[in-house]
Amino acid sequence: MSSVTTATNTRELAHPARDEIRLECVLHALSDPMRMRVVRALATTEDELSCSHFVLPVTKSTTTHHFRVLREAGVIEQVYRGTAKMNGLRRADLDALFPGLLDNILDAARREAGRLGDDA
Amino acid sequence: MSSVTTATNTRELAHPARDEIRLECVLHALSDPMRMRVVRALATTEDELSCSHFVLPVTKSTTTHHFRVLREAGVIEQVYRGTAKMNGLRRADLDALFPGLLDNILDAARREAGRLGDDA
DNA sequence: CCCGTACTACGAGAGCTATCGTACGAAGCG
DNA sequence: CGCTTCGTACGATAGCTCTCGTAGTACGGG
Repeated sequence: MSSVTTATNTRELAHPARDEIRLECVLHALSDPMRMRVVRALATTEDELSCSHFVLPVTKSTTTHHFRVLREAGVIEQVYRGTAKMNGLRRADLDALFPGLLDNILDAARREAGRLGDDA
Repeated sequence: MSSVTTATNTRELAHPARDEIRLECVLHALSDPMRMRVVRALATTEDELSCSHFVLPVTKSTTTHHFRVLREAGVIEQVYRGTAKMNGLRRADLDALFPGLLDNILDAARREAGRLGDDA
């Protein structure tokens, strides 16, 4: 009972607090196709998804970079769970700051994907 | 009645057609503080505003650059009227492609401005 | 026809960004 | 203890972007 902290706390990741999230950073984070893809995938489920769950047409180091941009913008939350790093949308924070914005952007992305004949 | 075209058509500006507008370009265009400022000002009125109406803390050539980014992303429409260049939001096109998105982002920007104690 | 106003074009520089490859650290499994 | 899997750190590079200054074009007024 001294300092164990449940074994999933070993590596901590820096996240912006809710009131440190900036609209411009969020929009910038979502203005990249790879990152939009990640966010759209995260939005389809309640579960957290591991980084390796995503198959992006870039290398792993580039993927790491994109996840960091999303985390530092306040769009996603990341926690280590064993060797995996789980990712989840920060819905509650984003909805509190910008009501409806996330869903609206996701809807816009869905429309555009449909319009351009993309799958997903 | 042959080829006059009403004297305001001399210098034509390239705009993307409605279905050439890309969500990612729109988000990117709005992820810059200067450009967000311009769009927020345009949203407050029905009128078109001249470039010189905006007082931004950058030089005029930089201002020109930002207006071009907004135009090429499909966010604004620009027409020459005499020596002035008038700017208007492409509300109809954006609403058709991404219903509610523009208003939602503008609302988010307003909230953030309030939260951070900005004026406007 | 000259001048002022409004905006542009071009060149340049500083800084960011997306991408990669290689090498490394952390957790779990046998 | 090794091996594997997952993700990171670091360095490098090409390209974009925000910014500026200077020089130039278009339009309208006297």
